Amino acid sequence: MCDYFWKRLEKSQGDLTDIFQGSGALAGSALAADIPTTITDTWQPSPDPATALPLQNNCFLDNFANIKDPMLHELAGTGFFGSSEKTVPSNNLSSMAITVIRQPLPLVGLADTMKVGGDVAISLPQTPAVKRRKNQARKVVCIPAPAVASNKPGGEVVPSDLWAWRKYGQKPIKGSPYPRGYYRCSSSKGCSARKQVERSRTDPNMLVITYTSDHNHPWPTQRNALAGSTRSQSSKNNNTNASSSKSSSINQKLPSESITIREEEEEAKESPISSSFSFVRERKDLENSTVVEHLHHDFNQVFHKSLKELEPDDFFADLAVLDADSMSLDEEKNDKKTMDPFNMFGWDGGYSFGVTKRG
DNA sequence: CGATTTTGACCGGCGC
DNA sequence: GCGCCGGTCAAAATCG
Repeated sequence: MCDYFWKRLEKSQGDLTDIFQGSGALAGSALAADIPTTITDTWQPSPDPATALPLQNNCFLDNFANIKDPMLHELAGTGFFGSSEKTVPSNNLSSMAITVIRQPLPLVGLADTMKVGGDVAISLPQTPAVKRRKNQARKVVCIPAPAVASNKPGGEVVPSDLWAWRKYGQKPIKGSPYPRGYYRCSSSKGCSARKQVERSRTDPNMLVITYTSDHNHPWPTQRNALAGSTRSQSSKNNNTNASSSKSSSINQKLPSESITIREEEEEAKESPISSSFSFVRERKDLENSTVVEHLHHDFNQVFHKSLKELEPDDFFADLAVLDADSMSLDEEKNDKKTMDPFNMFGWDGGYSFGVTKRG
């Protein structure tokens, strides 16, 4: 029954498999900063239980199999995209908004962005219209940006993934008010994996992470995984944030506006889980192009929970609980944070991007 | 002291 | 060929 989903995608863009492999058709990564401006096809499973799709969980997983980034695999492996064997109740998936967005891109023409759960977008190169700068495969992931960075021009708070990244450069990008940071994998010497992190020029709330090359080594161990991607944020914010000695995290509350929007959107959903996944709000801006607003609180929750190695069966159920927690008072959050050993990883319920130096 | 970030310089691809 | 621009290098600074 996943076929329904993929057929819908194929209908609008052709061979999905090739696209998902990130065949390197993207030209300059600057294009990745362009948040989609035209939505040509939006798909949401029917909210009607009678017609809801009994999707196989591995439907998602299989099609993300070629995306090796830990951020995505972490999600997949813990149930964000569905576990490999279990079946997610249809009412859960029925709330996942999956949006295929066709975005005009310089040099390469069109590319598609697939939004999963409303919070993660993967740019899908579509047509290698023009020669690209380098024959490098690129995978572009759009994630909600921590709000802290928006108040900190010139500095980005980069969500840490399971790899250890070392920043080796930063450049201002023409046409974008936000600089692009260049990171290479520091987990292993000789690893050619790189990523570029920049804030979307059209939607500052989104971070565009472009992965280039693959890691030539297995995932870091749990210990290594705790080695954060960047240090600057932690060290600089250590001065103003009370934090522990070995690790620090920038804990930021959700913008109240996000919560407001969330509540507005929630009334259209049947379950708390629904609200966890489908907060993509679309609006028309002045130029009549569509801007997708992402509410990212739950995305972080997903990551946070995934790190707790949830049983796939419990994943969504637990998310529902978290969702309720997220609506609770901040004091409760703080207490929970204090108790949570994974807080050091930085994926707490709020915006919390812990950075830990390897030792 | 080692790891990491910062930042200006350098290099190469690309368009004109 | 020239200049722009993105990506990388590398030395200095910073941090734990």
